Amino acid sequence: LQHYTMLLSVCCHARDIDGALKVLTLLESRGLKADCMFYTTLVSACSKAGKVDLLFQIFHEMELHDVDPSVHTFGAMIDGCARAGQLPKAFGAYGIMISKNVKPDRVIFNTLINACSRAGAVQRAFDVLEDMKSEATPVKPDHVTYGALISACARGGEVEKALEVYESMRESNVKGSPECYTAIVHACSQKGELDYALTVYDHLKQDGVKPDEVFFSALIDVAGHSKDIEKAFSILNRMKNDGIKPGPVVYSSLMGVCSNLGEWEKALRVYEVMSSARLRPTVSTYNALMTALCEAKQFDKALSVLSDLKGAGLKPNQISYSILLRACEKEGKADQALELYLNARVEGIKPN
RNA sequence: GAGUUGUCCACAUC
Repeated sequence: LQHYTMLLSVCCHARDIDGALKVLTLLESRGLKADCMFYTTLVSACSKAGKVDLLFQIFHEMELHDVDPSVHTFGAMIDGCARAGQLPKAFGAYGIMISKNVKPDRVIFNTLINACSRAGAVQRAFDVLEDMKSEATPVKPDHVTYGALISACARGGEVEKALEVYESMRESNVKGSPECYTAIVHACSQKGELDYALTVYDHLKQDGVKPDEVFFSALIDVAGHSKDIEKAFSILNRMKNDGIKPGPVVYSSLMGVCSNLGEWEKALRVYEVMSSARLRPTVSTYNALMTALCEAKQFDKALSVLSDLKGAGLKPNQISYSILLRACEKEGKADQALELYLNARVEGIKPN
C-alpha cells in the first residue's frame, strides 16, 4: 500500500487524474485495500481538476468498500464542489458529513466560507461565520477565516464590508497572514485607493507580518489602477528596503501595469531588467508584454516575444494566442492568424 | 502520504 500511495502522490502532483485512477485499479487488482488517506488524496485530485462527478463516484466507492471518510475527505469534497461553482453540492456534502456524525472543524467552516465566496454569496459566507461561532464548542475564526471573508467581500464588490472584516481581524488576537493583507490591498484596487493600500503596508509591518512577493505584487497592481506608474516602479525599491528580492511575481505585475497603461517601451525595459537579473519570466509575464506590444501595433515584436517564450522552454497558453489572434483581427492579418491558430492546435491548445 | 484564504496577463459576461 505504501508503494501505491507513493505512486498516487506522483500522479496527483503531476495533475494526472487518469494515472491516479489507474493506481487505484492496480492496487485493487493486487487484492490490496485503499485506506482513507488514499481515497482522500484521490478526492483532492478530482477537486483540483474540477471533476465533481468523479469525486462523488470515488466517495461512493469508498463507502462500498467500508472505508469511513474522515473530516479531511469531506473537506476535499466540499472544496471540489466549490471550485466547480456548485455551491448547493458543497453544502450537500457538508450535510452528508453531519449525518455521519463527523464533527466539522475550523478547516471545514473555512472551506464553506470560501465556497460561498466563489459563488458570490457574501451574506451566506457570514452566515457560516455565525454557525461556527455557535457550535456546541464554538470554533474561533483564524487567519484563514479572515482571509476568506475579506476575499469574499472583495469579490462581491463590497469593499466597505471587506474593510470592516479587516479591522476586526486587526482588533482580534488573530495574527493575519500575508494573504489577508494582500486580499485587502486587492480590494483597494477596485477603488483605486492607493493611499489606503500603502497604509495597509504600514499595518502589516506594525503587526509583525513578513510581506511576501505576492503582497508587493498586489500593491503594484493598485498603483497601476491609480495610473501611477512611477509609484508602481517605486514599490520595487520598498521591497528591496525590506530585504526582499523582486522576483518573477512582482515583475509580472509590473509588466501588466505597463501594458494596461500603454507603456510598451517601459514593458520592454522591464523585460530586459528581468533577463539581466536572470529571472525567468512566467507565461503571464510574456502575455502582458505581448499585449502591450500588440496594442502599440508592434506586432512583429510581439511575435518575437512568442518565440522567446518558446525558446525559454515555456508553453504558450490560450491567453497567449488570444492576444495575438486579436491583434491579427484588428490589423487584418488573416494569413498570420490562421497560421497562429494552426500552431496553437498543434500545440494542443483548445480554442474556447 | 490527505482537506481551507491572497496578486498579474487575452477574451467573454455584467
